[in-house]
Amino acid sequence: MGGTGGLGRTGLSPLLSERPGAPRRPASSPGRFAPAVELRPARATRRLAPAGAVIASAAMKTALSGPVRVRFAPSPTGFLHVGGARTAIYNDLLRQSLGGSFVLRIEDTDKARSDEAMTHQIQSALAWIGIEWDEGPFLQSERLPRHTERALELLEADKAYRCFCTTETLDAQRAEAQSQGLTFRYPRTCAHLSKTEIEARLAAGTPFVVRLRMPDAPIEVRDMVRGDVEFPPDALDDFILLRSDGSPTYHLSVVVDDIDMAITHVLRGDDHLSNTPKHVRLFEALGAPLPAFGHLPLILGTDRKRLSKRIGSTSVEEFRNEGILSQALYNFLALLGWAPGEDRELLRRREMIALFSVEGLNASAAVFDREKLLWMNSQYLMSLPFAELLPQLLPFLEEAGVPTSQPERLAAVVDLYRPRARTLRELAGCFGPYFAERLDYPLEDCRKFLADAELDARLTELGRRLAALPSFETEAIDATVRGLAEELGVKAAVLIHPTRMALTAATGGPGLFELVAVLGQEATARHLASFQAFLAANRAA
RNA sequence: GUCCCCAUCGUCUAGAGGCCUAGGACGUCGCCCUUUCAAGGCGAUAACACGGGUUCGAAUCCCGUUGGGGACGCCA
Repeated sequence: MGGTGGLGRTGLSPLLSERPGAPRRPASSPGRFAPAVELRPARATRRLAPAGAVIASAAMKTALSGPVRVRFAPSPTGFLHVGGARTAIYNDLLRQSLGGSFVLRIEDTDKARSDEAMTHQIQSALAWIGIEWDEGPFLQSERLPRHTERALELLEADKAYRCFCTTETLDAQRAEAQSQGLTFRYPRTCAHLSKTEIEARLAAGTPFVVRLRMPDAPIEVRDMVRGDVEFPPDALDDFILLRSDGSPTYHLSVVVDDIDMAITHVLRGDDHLSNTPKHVRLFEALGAPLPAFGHLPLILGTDRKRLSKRIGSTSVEEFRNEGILSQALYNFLALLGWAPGEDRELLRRREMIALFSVEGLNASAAVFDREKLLWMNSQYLMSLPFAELLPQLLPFLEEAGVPTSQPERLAAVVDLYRPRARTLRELAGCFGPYFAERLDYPLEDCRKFLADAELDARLTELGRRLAALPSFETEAIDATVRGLAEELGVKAAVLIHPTRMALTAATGGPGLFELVAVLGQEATARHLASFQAFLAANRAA
């Protein structure tokens, strides 16, 4: 089974059967990327060079001497994860602070796990959080012929070789190695087959993969966040470049794309650190200069395990839905593993760009603290200008059925509740009294008012005086309420609390006078009346 | 198991040999402000994982131990 049989040969045989030295077919479309999906960030400045030409030449000569080129390369296998978002943010910060371009590449070569909808989803999440990419999105799946082409070059140059070993053989060897407590390493069975042996097997139609020849020397990786890391040779085996069906593997695709796209800085997740020596060797074999690598520690859940859905939200999408502001999420994620210095915590993207440096990146994993994110969100909720807040608040208002046609009124209510809400969803939930015809009063919280025999008369008198006010301003309302309390010989609070309940159906909330001013004369009278009706109805019962 | 990475308050972090009696922030607790709830102000709580070195001097450098994480595929 596995690895054997005829189907394996379809993809490769025409190309690979050629003799070394035989003239190669011209490149199908090297270094040429067609943006695959049209969705772009709102500000779609198109700085994209007319594809192939610029990028290809940059790759050959000046990959590392020119401007910074970073990339973010997610697999479209799910929603954008906060870990991925944080990687994207650091790439964003790096390229903005140094000047350069951000390339978005979708690594969708695993068709089984990839979902086209997710490609859109990832883009919309990135755009929402405020990351603009300059080039792409490029679909890696569309560049497969190019990857294959580069692998064939390596084969011809004898930097790679054909391996005819079956998966059964390899599985057995792997099991054997592990039982002995060793890292499995391909034993290079096929590394030195003679020309005649190879031709005999090709003639017999034996399926094969293409493997890269790895050096027997250790490989040192210079990492921007870890420093120098050395990998001993026995940890590095001759890994596969082309599968037996001729398709390129991940490592090949990544490196070829990074070369063709002239990527200068590879900032990616920690889980790729152990892949990096392979990539380093591939860059060398392909004659390309090395980009600067940096491996970011991953984000942990409160259980100190890799962040998982069991603990709570993990995708950008979920936080957006909960009412987290994009500015707050960006800020929070950026600070998870990086400190701008001077004990600064609340800072906007512009400020972070000015302060960013890779040296400040932390090497240790960070636990995602939901409480702190909520705190940070509330800070943004309090300080963001209304105009900046509104676009993100709107969907929540609509969901809550709040009419949005009077922006000044919305702004007034927002100001009332800014310091009292932690999320946009909570904030939107505070709009009811200001737009609803009538309110639902919580019976439990109203018991104390039901017991107050004098309340009804007092509210009636208060309502009369408020309705008579020529100017419905905070000070006038203040004077009215306090004045009445004094006349009645009671503390202002005796009037204030039931009135707040009457007008907002809540025991807590903004200062009564401010609240009444925003509510307006008409709604104040209406709510007061319906509260009195509510009291009467429940007293009777 | 093998290889690699990591290690300061519960959490995010500052700290590049003397400035550390270890700083800031979230959280928690208290007080103040106050018509309530928040917000805000003030204060408290709480950490250099352990053991060896190096040094006049170590949170900072080296080694080991322990703990945590990652990688070990014809997945990406």
